[in-house]
Amino acid sequence: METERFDLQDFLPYLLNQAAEASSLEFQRFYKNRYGMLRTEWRVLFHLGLYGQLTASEIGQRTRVHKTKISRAVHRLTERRFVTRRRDESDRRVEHLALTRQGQAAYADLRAVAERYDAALLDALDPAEAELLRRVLRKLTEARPGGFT
Amino acid sequence: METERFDLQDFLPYLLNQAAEASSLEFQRFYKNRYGMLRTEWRVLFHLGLYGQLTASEIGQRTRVHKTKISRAVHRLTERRFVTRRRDESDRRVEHLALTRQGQAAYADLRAVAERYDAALLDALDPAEAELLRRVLRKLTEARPGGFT
DNA sequence: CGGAATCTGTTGCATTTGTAATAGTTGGTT
DNA sequence: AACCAACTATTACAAATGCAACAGATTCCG
Repeated sequence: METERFDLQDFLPYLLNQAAEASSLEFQRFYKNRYGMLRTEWRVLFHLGLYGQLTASEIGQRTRVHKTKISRAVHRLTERRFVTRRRDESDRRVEHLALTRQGQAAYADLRAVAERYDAALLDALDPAEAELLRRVLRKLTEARPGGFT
Repeated sequence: METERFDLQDFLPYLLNQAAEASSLEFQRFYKNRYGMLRTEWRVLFHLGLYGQLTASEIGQRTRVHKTKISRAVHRLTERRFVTRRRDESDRRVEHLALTRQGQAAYADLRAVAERYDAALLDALDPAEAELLRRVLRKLTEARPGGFT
C-alpha cells in the first residue's frame, strides 16, 4: 500500500499530540477527581497561583486559549469559590481575578502533585535530553511556519 | 505570590500540549477546509492510507483513540465515500476498512501537505535536535509513570 | 449442548467546545 | 458633544466528545 517513506510516527504534530495526551492523562485524574476541574480550569488556577492577580484576557494571551473557554472556566471557578473577581474601577470592562484561600489551597496541593509528576516523567529521560526537550518545545510553540504550500 | 521555583513553562505536560496545539493548528486548516474532516477522521484516513486495510479496533489501538470516536469518524468517512466497510466472513463482528479511490486521492493530497508542513516545522530545528525530539516523544508516549503519589 | 464471559462496534444522553452574535465600556476623531 | 471603532467579557446555538448502556457475534468451559 505504501511506496514512499512518509511515516505517521515521524510526523511532528502527530507525535506531539500523542505524547501530550499520554502525559496529560494521568495528571488530569488528579484535578478531576479531587476538585472536579477541567483542563482549562486547572490552567487558570495555576496561572493565578503563579502570577497572582490577572485578568481573563491576560490569561487568554498567556495560555493561547480562546476567551470563551476562559470565561466559562472562570465562571465555574468562582462558582466553586476558588476564584474572586474584582471590577477595575478605572476601566470597568476589566475584572481582576485572584485565588481565594480555598483556591490557594487547591493550587498548592495540585502544584505539589505536578512537581512529583513532572519528576516522574523526567525519570525516563536523562537531564540533557530533558533540557533540550524543553527548549525545543518552546521553540515549536513560538514557531509559525509559513510558506510551505 | 510565588516563593519557590516551580514554573508552568517547565511543566512537561503543559509544554507538550502547547507545542502540540500550536503545531496542529495550521495543518488542521487543510483537512478541515479542503475535506471537512475532523482530527480523528484525518487520523483514520492516514492510518488506512499508510497501512492499508484495518479494522476499527486496530485503528483504535494504534492511535489510542476511544472506540466511539473511531466509530463516528468511520461513519462520517463512509458517508462521504472516503472509506468502504467489508464485513469479515469468518468473524462477523469485525469490519475491514479501506480507502475508496476518492479516499486515496484525499490521502495523497493531505500527505503531501503533511510532508511539506513537517519539513517547515523542522526548519526551526537542526537535524540532531529533530532526531532526539522524535525519540524522546516516543519514549514519553510509551512511558506510564507510576508511584509518584 | 447451554450459559456466561468476552469481544467488536454502535447509540443515547449529558457535558464540553467552537463560532458568531451580543452587551457594555472606553478612547479617538471630528 | 456625538459618533464610531476597538476592546473585555458573556451568551446562544450548533457541533463534538465522554461515558455508560447496548446489540450482536464469538469463545470458553462446565
